[in-house]
Amino acid sequence: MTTVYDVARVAGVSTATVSRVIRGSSLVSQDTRERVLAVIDALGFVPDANAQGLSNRRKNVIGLAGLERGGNEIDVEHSSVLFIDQIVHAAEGVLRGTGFSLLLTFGSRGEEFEQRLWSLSGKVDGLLVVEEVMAAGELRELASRIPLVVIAGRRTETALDVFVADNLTGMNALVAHLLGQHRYSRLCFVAGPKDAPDARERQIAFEEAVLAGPDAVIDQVIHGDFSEGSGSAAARVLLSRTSLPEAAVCANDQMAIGVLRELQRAGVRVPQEVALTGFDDIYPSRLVDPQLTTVSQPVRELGTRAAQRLLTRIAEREMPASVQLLPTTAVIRASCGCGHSHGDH
Amino acid sequence: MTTVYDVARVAGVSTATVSRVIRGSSLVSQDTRERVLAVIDALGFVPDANAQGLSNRRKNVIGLAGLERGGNEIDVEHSSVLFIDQIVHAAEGVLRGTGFSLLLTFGSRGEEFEQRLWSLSGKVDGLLVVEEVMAAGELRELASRIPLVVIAGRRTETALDVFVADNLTGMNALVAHLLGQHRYSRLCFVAGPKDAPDARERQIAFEEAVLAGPDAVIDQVIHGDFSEGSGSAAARVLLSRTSLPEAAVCANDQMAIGVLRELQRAGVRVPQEVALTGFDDIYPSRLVDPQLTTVSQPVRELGTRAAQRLLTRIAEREMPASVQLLPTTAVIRASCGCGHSHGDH
DNA sequence: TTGTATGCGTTATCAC
DNA sequence: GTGATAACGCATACAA
Repeated sequence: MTTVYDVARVAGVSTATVSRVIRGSSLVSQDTRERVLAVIDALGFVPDANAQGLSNRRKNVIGLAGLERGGNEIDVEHSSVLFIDQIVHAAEGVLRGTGFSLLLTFGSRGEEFEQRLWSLSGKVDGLLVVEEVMAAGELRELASRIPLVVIAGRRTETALDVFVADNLTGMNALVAHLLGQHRYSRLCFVAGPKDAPDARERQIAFEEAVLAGPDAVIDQVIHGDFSEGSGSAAARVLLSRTSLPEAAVCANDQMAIGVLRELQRAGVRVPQEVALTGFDDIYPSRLVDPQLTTVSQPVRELGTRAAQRLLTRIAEREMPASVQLLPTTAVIRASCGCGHSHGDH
Repeated sequence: MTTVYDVARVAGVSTATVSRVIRGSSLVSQDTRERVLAVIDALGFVPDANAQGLSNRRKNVIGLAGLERGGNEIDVEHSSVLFIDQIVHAAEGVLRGTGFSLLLTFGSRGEEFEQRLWSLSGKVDGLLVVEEVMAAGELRELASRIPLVVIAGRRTETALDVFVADNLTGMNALVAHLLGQHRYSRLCFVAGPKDAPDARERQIAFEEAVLAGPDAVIDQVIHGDFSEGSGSAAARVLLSRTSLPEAAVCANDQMAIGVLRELQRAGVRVPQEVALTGFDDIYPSRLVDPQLTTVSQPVRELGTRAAQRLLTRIAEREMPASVQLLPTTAVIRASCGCGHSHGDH
């Protein structure tokens, strides 16, 4: 591997000059610059980032750690991939042009993953953490060592920078629509995993919104794990009852799609017999028939804002931490009973 | 930031011993090990990866570079995201546990991106390149500097390791099905961007398969850019003709979905009036109504195999390069005219 | 404008 | 078993 020493020797200058040329310093005469540049090109020299980083005390890398739910490939493809992938693209977009690169790690909660994140902190200047990858205490400890910003974490966090979608606004609007517009009064809720903060918040928001309504009642709460399969399972629970609820509100789109498919398999028409809603507004929610009424989360915005925040925190470590709530919005389509999709021949 | 020196001083040993403990060397007595470990824990010491890498001449990072098509957010979300994201997850899965991390960069072909990749080569031990991010010649030059494996690149490449899906097998099976099973004879093709090798191969495979059929003819070829929007545009071209083709074969699922939605918007029934097929078997292809008949590409397999290959090439630089074709397979669902989807009440 | 010398935090090669 | 000490490749303070 060729180094600055090689370049310096061949170009007949010192390593300091080579370094200056690399960094684009203006304290180099025009023709030595050109000479050095020519040698760099001829030798195919690329500066070693480790050595640069060691000298600069800066790695120009930020890490992104996220959850990878489910063990097998199918699950991975269908569950939380979309959310984290959008975050990845958003973060990469912010970093691009700043000279920083994005280092990825996925895993599932546990000792091993925690270890991995901890040692990852030696490879990066800052960490973007997506969802609750570890206990709040551990996370704060990690954050005391390295700049860290959390995406979709606990909104109750006080010591860390957190960017969260505000489940409340969208869920309120959605329930208001179901109760006000459609006059549904017996609603059921398909909840997410109990250890996911979003799942909890959506459930609470749902329950409060329904209770605040005139005379609506919560028919049943079924717990899933955010996967399409668990949505299907929830639907089977519904189908085994003597009567269906008027509407099934799901804590995310994947489960809603699972519910939809299972109901349709059983010959139950949506939304005629059961209205259905999701949460997240993932791409497929527009493709199912009927199109899914859901709540849109500002996912890319979360990623973008979090990445920007991390960069400024790296530059200015002592900034006070804060929690940023970005509003979600109801997206009314057909599955709640509004209009008709093209599929209703 | 605490260093080995700090740990050594506090623990009353030399930095060499600290290093041995970190690396888990067996040449350390039990109780010094424990003492050092305790200090490491107390001080929250994490070894600096740059310094390690500099000393080891190894970065334990591999880079992944891919194309980010389209400028705006919508496009990014809907076009090629799925493919590259699956590759990312697959590669990360292979790397996990090997001690390597994944460094991501996206961009679109051009001088700037090429520059970025070149300097990226100073940060990693090897490079995973997804699709044709730059001219073949440039890529080979880069590969001469650093271990490099291409995913979904030119199958005609001879100097580089390439992993490609074999578009031929799946397209042949698909066309054979359309001609043999359904007896369609007037087919149209919605092609992808001309600069994408996959797009070219699929088109050629299609044309050859049709010409090889008994008396089928290619009605029209319309060029899109792999986006859903370009599929809609293609459908409008079709709708403006005096008569529709019997079947529209699309070079990918996104475009097929665009075609489908536009046809249905115009009141044309699929597959009754026009049969439709896609390519890739992305998740949404199962959600549209009718479900899309398509060709499945072994995406994760590509990512996994490529990552493994890169690791072995890093260990053994002089291995001869080779092109690996992984077969694609036809996935027969409803949009070609087979059976009926649940939506056909 | 250019060169010299030193530090950056680890690992590894020696001695002890 | 353990400890000095020399790399590793680059950047920069200081000299010239």
